[in-house]
Amino acid sequence: MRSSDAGGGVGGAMRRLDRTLIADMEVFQGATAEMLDAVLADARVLRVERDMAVFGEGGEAAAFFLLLDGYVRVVKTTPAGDQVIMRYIGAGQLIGIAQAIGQSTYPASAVAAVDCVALAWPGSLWARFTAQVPGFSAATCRTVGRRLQDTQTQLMEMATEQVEQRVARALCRLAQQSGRPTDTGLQINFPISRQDIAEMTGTTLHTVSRLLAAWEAMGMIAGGRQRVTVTDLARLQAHAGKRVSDASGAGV
Amino acid sequence: MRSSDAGGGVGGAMRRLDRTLIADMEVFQGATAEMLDAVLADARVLRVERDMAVFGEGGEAAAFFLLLDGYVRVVKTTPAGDQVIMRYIGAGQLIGIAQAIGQSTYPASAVAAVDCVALAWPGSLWARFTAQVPGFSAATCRTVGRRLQDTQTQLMEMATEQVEQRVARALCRLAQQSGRPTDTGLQINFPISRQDIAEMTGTTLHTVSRLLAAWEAMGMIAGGRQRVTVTDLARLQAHAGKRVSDASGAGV
DNA sequence: CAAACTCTTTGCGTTATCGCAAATCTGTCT
DNA sequence: AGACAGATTTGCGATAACGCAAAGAGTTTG
Repeated sequence: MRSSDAGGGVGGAMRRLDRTLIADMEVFQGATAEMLDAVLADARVLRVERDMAVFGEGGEAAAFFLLLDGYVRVVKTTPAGDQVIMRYIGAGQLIGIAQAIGQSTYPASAVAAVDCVALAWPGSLWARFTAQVPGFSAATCRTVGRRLQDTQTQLMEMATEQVEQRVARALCRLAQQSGRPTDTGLQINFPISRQDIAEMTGTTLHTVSRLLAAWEAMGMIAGGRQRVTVTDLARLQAHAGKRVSDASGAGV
Repeated sequence: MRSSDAGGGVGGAMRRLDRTLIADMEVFQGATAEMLDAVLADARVLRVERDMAVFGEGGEAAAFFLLLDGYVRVVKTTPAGDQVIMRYIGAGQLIGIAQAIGQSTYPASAVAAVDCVALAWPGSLWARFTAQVPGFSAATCRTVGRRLQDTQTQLMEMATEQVEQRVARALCRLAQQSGRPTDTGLQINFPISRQDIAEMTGTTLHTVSRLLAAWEAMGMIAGGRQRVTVTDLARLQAHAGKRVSDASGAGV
């Protein structure tokens, strides 16, 4: 069980932050230059080391964050102690937005998959942003909505597909969303263990290991310690789609 | 495969709608009496028969709805044709709010579990509501956020729990959320088949049938054709929590 | 009121996947 | 460099759950 304290990072530099850090973000499209500066003036720079928590499930939602660099995994833990990785989030996204959904505690933990840099705002400022920045609320609503859709899709797959398909699909998604092109294929841009993949797909590291080994033998992926490179995305996607009994579904 | 056409219902009465229909809703808390009347003036009353779709997955999001009476199930269909029930929604909730999340098509279908009554607004009005009704956007964001949290919890359970626990938990939720108290216990307030329960929990109707039969023999539930009454909620909850190997989890 | 459906129950063989155990491999720290 | 800790691989027995099949109940329809 990987662990850490929440809010581990240390406050950052006093140097004035550059407006362009946030000017392109969907949620700040309605903001004037002055607003952006005001927003940044209230932000604190947070550095979070790999495997440290940005915030912890159940903890009081004292702040919300914008991930500037790195990747975090969003994790929930069952009463029995099993961890489930809900998603990976990359730079440019808001995280810990419990306030947006009217929650006073974080519904999940966020753990740095690599060393990360984030901006942090006190949760009390959420109301101000919502009131003062035109479109802020609507834009975060869209963000939450996208995550809802993703989660619903995952739930559907978890409910109907077999482990092999789920794992193949997870790798395809990771490769497409956060794959760094190399000469051999798309390499997932952060360290990810077999255990992590298992916790994403609702299976065990043993089963994941066996599947990856088989796929590596077939030349579809290249594995390493906490590394996965997808070398034949098309073929892997085919595995994600196949049913044991086959037969293609009817379109609607 | 249960089926139907989308938008089956027929336009409703011309009688002026009562403001109290929507005055208590969270999303309209910021609206004045005049706004409420204007909102209602644009609404169309829709009656949807049992097993008819309010809207269909993938269809153009031409309208959004407020369920006034009844229950709908929100369903997604896999490419292979398997249906998954994401949730049941009861009266007083908005459905089909694809606009809220910036989608032009519905990401899931909504099917009436019983005869339903709903208000329908053209999707184009979403922008107006957002702009004119204070707090509308923030409130819908909270609604979407709650659904996200529910879905994440379901995903976590689907990933880690066994079928028995998932089914027990689903029944507990349904009984608590939409249970009508009877002299024998909490009866789920709409017809629900073994197949439906299977589609909620990612299993087969056979397995559900076996489980319900066992629980009925133990006096925890009473079943019938498309009916389930939870007669011993506490004991059923215990089943939802138990691990085969047992051992209680550690707190955080 | 009986036919026709649909839903539910139940038996049984099959299998995907887990769970444990032990060996091997690969970075990291002293 | 050497040792250690964590990550991965792999074998094998156990089993939860599926899938098929067929029978039994409860509604709806003509």
